Parts: sequence; structure tokens; C-alpha cells
Amino acid sequence: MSTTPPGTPPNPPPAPTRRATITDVAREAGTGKTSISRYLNGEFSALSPELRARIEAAIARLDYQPNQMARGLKRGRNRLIGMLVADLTNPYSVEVLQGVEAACHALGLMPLICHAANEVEMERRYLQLLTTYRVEGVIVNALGVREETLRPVGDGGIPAVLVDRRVEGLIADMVGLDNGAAAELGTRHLLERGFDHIWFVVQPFERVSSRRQRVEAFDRAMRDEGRARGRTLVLDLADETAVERGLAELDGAIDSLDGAGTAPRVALFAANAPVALRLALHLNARYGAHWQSRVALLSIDDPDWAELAGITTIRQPTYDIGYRAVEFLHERIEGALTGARDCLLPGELIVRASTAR
Amino acid sequence: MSTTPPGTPPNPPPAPTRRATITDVAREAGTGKTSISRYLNGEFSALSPELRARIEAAIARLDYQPNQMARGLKRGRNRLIGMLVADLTNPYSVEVLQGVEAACHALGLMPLICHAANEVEMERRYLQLLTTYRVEGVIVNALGVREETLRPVGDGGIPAVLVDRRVEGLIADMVGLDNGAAAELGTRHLLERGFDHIWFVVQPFERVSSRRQRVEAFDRAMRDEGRARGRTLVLDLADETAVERGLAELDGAIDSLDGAGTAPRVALFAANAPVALRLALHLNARYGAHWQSRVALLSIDDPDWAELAGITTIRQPTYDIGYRAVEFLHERIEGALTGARDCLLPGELIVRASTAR
DNA sequence: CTGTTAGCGCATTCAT
DNA sequence: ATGAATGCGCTAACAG
Repeated sequence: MSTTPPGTPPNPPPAPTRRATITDVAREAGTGKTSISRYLNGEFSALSPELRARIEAAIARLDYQPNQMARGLKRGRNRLIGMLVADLTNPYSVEVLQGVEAACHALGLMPLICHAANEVEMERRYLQLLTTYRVEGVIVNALGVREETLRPVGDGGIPAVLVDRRVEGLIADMVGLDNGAAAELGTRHLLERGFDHIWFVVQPFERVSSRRQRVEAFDRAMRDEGRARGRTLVLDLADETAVERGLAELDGAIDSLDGAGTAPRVALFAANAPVALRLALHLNARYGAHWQSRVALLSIDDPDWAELAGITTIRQPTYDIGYRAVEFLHERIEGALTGARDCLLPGELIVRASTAR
Repeated sequence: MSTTPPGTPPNPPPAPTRRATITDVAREAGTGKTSISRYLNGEFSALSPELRARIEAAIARLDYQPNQMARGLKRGRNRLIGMLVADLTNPYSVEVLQGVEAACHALGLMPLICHAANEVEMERRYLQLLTTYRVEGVIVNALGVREETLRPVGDGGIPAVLVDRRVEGLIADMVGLDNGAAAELGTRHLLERGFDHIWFVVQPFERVSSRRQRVEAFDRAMRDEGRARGRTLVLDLADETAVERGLAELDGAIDSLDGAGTAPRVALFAANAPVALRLALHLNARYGAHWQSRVALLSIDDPDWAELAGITTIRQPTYDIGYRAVEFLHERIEGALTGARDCLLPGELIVRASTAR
């Protein structure tokens, strides 16, 4: 590579073929490995300034970097934590990740990010891999897995914190949106704005607890109101045929309520961004760019295109969720013995053209 | 914020249930560690069926999982590779990641995903961390860093493969979009469709080679055509004031060319999705939902909302880029001595309403 | 076929 | 204040 221009003093030491080890440094500094180790761990009180300087110099000269693996092996902690993400394609996940990273940074942890890409088999594989690398804990945004898959996690196993979703049979800390409050918030908003036919659209529950909770809160809010009509549509985004069947049902409802020029009475409440996108695409294709004058769309999650499309959303405190999750996990790693805790954060309603009247 | 690097904090280790070690298994199976090791490595030819069965049973009974860290320490390879992503918020990155993951899976590698979140300091930190964990190689989607930061990488250092962008002064394999061809493809498309005032909008080049290449190809294509007018607008998305200044300039151009009912003559060519989104948001705010009748928008990158907004795009072969990068890296890890290779993949033009006439 | 031995790079007693 | 010795969990010679 030789990026050093000829004639320039070679400030960086020549890349050692074999990385320097603690032994090399000890020899170079004319001392024992113990002192080097002490230096590395900041135990300066046990080092004469003179020795300390020599060590410093030797390290610089050799471009020495302690091997984390070896350190981990020795002390039984490697500062690694696993972050299992169900679907990075969902902006929600990326945002949560930002919080996770920030917290890890602050706590001296290194997140090992694993992406299950919505495949249960991947999830299983990564979880197994994580335990094999002896991560000190895991943050799990689980797919529809049974507790079975998470066996290494939880009691006696690796400390774990759940994000967004519970896992049946697994008792662990969990942090996520207050789904009940959020769904209620959205529903009330739609009712207030005068929509009297509201469809809650959600992916199959499988084992995703948050989805179920959102639907339940929606149902409850609709029941409380009494007059308006609420229905639920389950859309399996992985099955295009099924999706189209569901959408046709929706179309029927919308068409039948066409108020001939009056404000729309039908509102769609998407349980999350992927669903909202699918709905928007369909409505756009069917009714053209003016679909908003026919139906209102509200979604939990606030993807970047929401502003562009002008749909109302309930933004999740994603960053905080991630940050909080790491904090919980850190406490567990440090040995906190509390019972499983829940941290439910509120969502924020962002009203846009879609439901503004 | 404590920036204590992982591995350094001298905290008391917790006391989790101790996982079984190879020694435990050996004892349980009434044999030596060597045989267990052989079993783990699939050297069955050196194990009597009887012993093999006993080992199998012991492993199951103890729920034993070999410690990768220890294995890595011993054999000098830990099957870990680093994947440094500049900005996970960009769908491009997530898609590349999918390819990376698939390839890793296929090659028995474990990707350690690091997200620099557009901060050079983060990038530096993660790179340092990766070498500290002794990853066998890194795939780098670099920010505007100098070769300096990547010193551990490259000749003599950790094998590396660049994605999307070159790093000044660093000679390494690189895989990404054929920027020249892509920008030319887009430009020609716009010209064919009759747009005669084309703005290429791009973020500051900093050290991102792909941005510069795209602009250059655009300029070239415009020069070749001759008649039409091409301009470049640099938009620093991180500086809102500057962004608005730039957008105002754009507005002026659009307004002055208002064809009073005729088809739009102005087209915007966004160098990537983030830029395209910013443009769309602005146009939507300024001209209303009908902005498409005033300006055309074409973008490199094909984010999910492109279909919704109906803008034309040039989709990058993201998955392949990621997959290929891992393959390159794997070859390097296995000792390939070839000179630095380039793999430029073609983009695919997806024509949508925005430029369809 | 199978077990013994000797480290991998480092942190930790325990002496000095 | 400093260093020698021991072992973390595992693999790789090297014997039997």
C-alpha cells in the first residue's frame, strides 16, 4: 500500500506481520507481563512513573492492541452483548438500534447486531451463535418464536431484555411502546375527527404480543364510543394473494361509503409502518394521488415517507426504547436481582393532512 | 458519557451459572479433552463409534456449547468479520447488509455489524474496536475518512473490502454500483423524455468517491448532448440553513420555466435516496401534491416510498453488492494474493409516473 | 484409535 | 513497586 509519501518520515511503525502480544510489549519495555497488564487496566498507582513511561513508549512503538478475546477468556467477561433484530427493514428497528448503540457506548459495551430478517430459523441460529460467543446478555426483538428457542436466555441462562414484544413463557425485562395507550390515542383521534368507519389493519399476530395488544386496545376504544363502526383486517404481508383478498374487502367498504364530495368517513388505522406502506401503495394505485380525499390513514410508527404522504402517525420513542433496553440489560449483567420489569413508553400523535379537517 | 472502551472496566465479574466446559464434558464422558475436541471438529474417523456415542450423550446432558472465544484464541481465527456501515438509516445500507448476511451464512462467517451513524469519530472507534476483537477482515462502507483512520486495514493489516466508496490512499478490493454508467443512464433517460433543464442534486463530496463519480458522469452526459442545460446543486443535508438556500435556488429555476400547462421541462436528478426524500418533501410542501406536474424527479436508489411517490429510480443491486463483498473478503482471508480488484455492478432503471410521458 | 502435553494472550494471586 | 507462576477453554502436536 505504501501510503507514506517517499521522503516523509515514517511516523507509523511498520505493520507487524504478527500482531504484538503482551509478551512482546513486556520484552520491549524490559519488564514483566504483569506490569503491562496493570498498565492496560489503569492500575497506575502500582507503577512507577518511570516504568509507566517505558511501557507507554513500548506500546506505541509496537502499535500494540490488547486482544479482547484473550482478555474475555481470562476474566470471563467480554463486554459483548447481542442485539437480535427481527427486521432491519423496518425503520423502527434501525431507530431503536441508535439508542442501543448510544447506550452501549456510554456503558462500555459492544453490541453484536444480528438480523433475523424475519426468519425464525435465522433467529434460532443467531441466538445459538451469540451464546457460543459468550455474550454477556442479549436484547431481543423477537419474531414469533416460542420460549423454546430462547432457552439459553432467561432464568439461569443469558440475561435478556425484550424489545417491543413479549415471548410466551419467557419472564424477562421488557421495554417498548405502551401499545394500549397508543392504539387508544389513535382511535380517539379518528373518532374525534368524525370518522365513523374505522378499520384496524394489522399483520398476523403469530407470537408478536404488541400486535395483539394494539388490536385489543382498538376494540376497547371502539366499544367505549359505541356509535362508530370498527373492524379489524389481518394482512399477511408475506402472502400477496391473501393481501389482495383483504384489500378488496377494504375497497368494498370504502366504495360503499363514498359520500359524493363530502369528507371521507372511512379511516384506516395501520398497526405499523410496513402495513401503512402497503395500504398507501394500494390506495394510491386504486384511487390515484387523491386517495386521501377518500380515506384517511393513520399509522403507528413514523417512517420518513409519512411526512411526504401526509399521513397522521403515532411516533414511537424508539431511541429511548433502545437506550432503556441496554440500561436494563446492563443492570442485569451487573447482577440486579429484581423481578422482571416493564418499561412502557408513550407514543406521540403527529397529526398531518390525512386526518386534519 | 463514559467512553471507556469495552474490556477495560475493572468491574467485579458476576456469578452466573457456569457453563459446561470441554473438561466437564470429558469427565462426563469418561475420556480426555482431545477426543471431545475431535468430536467437535468432526474428526469422526478418529473416534470409535462407541466413544462418539458417549461424547454425544455427555454433550447433550450438559447442554455443552463450545466457547468460540477460546477456540479463536487457540487457532488464531474466530470467524468474525466486521461490517462497518456509515448510515443504517439509508435503506441502501440495510439492503447491502442482507447480502452480507446471506454470504456470511453460506461461508460460515459471523458478521459484526457496526454502525457509524455518519460520525467519523464513531467510525474510528469501531474500527479500532474491531481490530481489538481480532476480526479476520472488515467490509467498510466508509464515511469521509482519510486512509489514516483505516490504517489497521489494508496491506499488512486486516484484510478489507470497500463498499460503494473508495478511501483515498487505501488500496483494497471494492464493490459497488457502476456510478458512471448509472448516472449516464439516468441522464440519458431524462434527456430522451424531453427535459432540457436538469439539476443534479448531491450531498457534499467530502471523501465519498461515489458522489463525485456520479456528478462527473452526469456532467459528461450533459456535455455530450449539448443542447440541454445541466446544473449541479450540492445540498448538505446536515445543515438546514444551507439546504434551504439551495432549494430556493431550485425554486427560482422551476418557477421561471413554468410552461403554463405544458409538460414540465425541469427534472431533478437526486444522487441518492436521502437527497431525493429531501427534495420530494420540499416540492410537496411548496407546490402541493401536484408537484410532479411541475418537476420530474429521478433518483439513484430505490427506497420503498419511491413507488408511492411515483418517482423514477435507478435501483442498485444492493444484495449482490453485499454478497460479493463478503466473497472478496473471504478470498483475502483465505490468502488470495491478487492485486486490488473492482466489482462494479450495473443499476436498473425503473421508470415511474414522474418521467413517463 | 486415544490420552498427555503444551501453549494461544491475558489477568491474577502470591511472593518478593 | 514489581514479577513469576497459574490457568481461562480450547486445539494441536506428540506419544502410546
